[in-house]
Amino acid sequence: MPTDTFYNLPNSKKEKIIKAAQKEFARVEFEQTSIKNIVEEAEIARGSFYQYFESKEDLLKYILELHTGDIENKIQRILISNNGDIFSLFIDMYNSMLEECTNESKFKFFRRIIENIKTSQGSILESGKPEKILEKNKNLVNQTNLRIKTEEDYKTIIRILESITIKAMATTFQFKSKEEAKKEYYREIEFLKNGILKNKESEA
Amino acid sequence: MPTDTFYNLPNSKKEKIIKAAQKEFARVEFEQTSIKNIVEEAEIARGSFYQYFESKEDLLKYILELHTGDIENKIQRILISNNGDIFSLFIDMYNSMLEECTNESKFKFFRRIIENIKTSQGSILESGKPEKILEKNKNLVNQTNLRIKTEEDYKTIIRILESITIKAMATTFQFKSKEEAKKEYYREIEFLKNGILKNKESEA
DNA sequence: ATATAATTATGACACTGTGTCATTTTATTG
DNA sequence: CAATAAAATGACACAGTGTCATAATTATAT
Repeated sequence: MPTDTFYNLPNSKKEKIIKAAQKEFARVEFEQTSIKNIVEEAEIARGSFYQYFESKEDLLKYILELHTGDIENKIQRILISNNGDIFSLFIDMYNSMLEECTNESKFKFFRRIIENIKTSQGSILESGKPEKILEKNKNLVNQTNLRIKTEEDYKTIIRILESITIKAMATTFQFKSKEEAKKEYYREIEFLKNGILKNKESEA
Repeated sequence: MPTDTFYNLPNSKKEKIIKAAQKEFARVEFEQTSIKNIVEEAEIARGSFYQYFESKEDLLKYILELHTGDIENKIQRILISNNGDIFSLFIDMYNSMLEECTNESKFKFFRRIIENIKTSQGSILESGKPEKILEKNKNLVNQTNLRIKTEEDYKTIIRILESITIKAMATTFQFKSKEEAKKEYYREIEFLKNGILKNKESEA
């Protein structure tokens, strides 16, 4: 969260800072970015930065929120329009991430952010994790056609979908074409839906 | 790869350096570790470090190899003993990772490493990725009971299993008990085997 | 044994980036 | 137009980096 001082800044100055930061965050992974580069690019004094933001993390969080908006709200809307289909939800999220990358610089920025999400998801985005949001909004999800037997199964399903989707987002940036990447993701979702093993029911 | 100079060092000195490095790598995530701390703990001169290793990355790679050994070989052995069952393979890998954490310091070290694997898997471990090894050793995998239709399906299955397993390893460290974590992982594998949707075959 | 060469060890050095803070500049208000 | 509050500034002390000339050690040849 930036300080009031930052919010009070004239828009042009705010935008200049945001643009400089995005450029820096797109350049290298988070740990390698430097505040020095940001303040130089934005043409503000070093001390001013600390008057606007607590830290580099603070700034990144702010910029991410600028892009993602209210994720919970978005998820709710998608779920309602999809009749609670959880697979469509994740596919929609995946696609809307791709659509966010409208120009070269946004593409680079998102690429850097998503590729560097840690397996453990410790830090940033924590509160906006699909897992937590979907736990809260369980009632919006149509569970009748899901293989849910125990209390824990719902959570497990969300975790699987989340892992695969985030991973797919990251690898999308490495594919030659977006189309190929999409196909791969859809293939993965199909396996999740129907299972990797043949003859599922005949075992029973 | 350390230099010959390093390999020629008396074992006690080598061990002291490795121990110091492990401690530092366990302390904070890779980007935050400092060579300064390592050389101080190991009681060697700063310059000496650079005579032994090219960089911090170099050192970490070396230490990881010390722990993991030849992964390809391991995978081959497991596959043969499991009659090519790909699910058992991943479960075995998961469990053997857990078993590696015999004491507190190893636990901390592994935790740090695994939690900080990037979604995109860019850097370290690249060559030892299960995906690549299993592509090479396709013939050892029993594919008869897998729902493989097209050429790409095999790769997709491996990717899914790999994502879920790595993610499970990472979250294992956050669970209260190892037993609970294992149960969650097994539940995930069951979903992958049989699918999240009910009535798979009846659709056809 | 000892001169010579090769290997290994050392820490001072120049550099880059960090967060702070006393001071200056600009804006607001009575 | 003071007086006061808010915002901007960059010098400063720190911490860590990789290098390199020099010193210490070890190996080799005579």
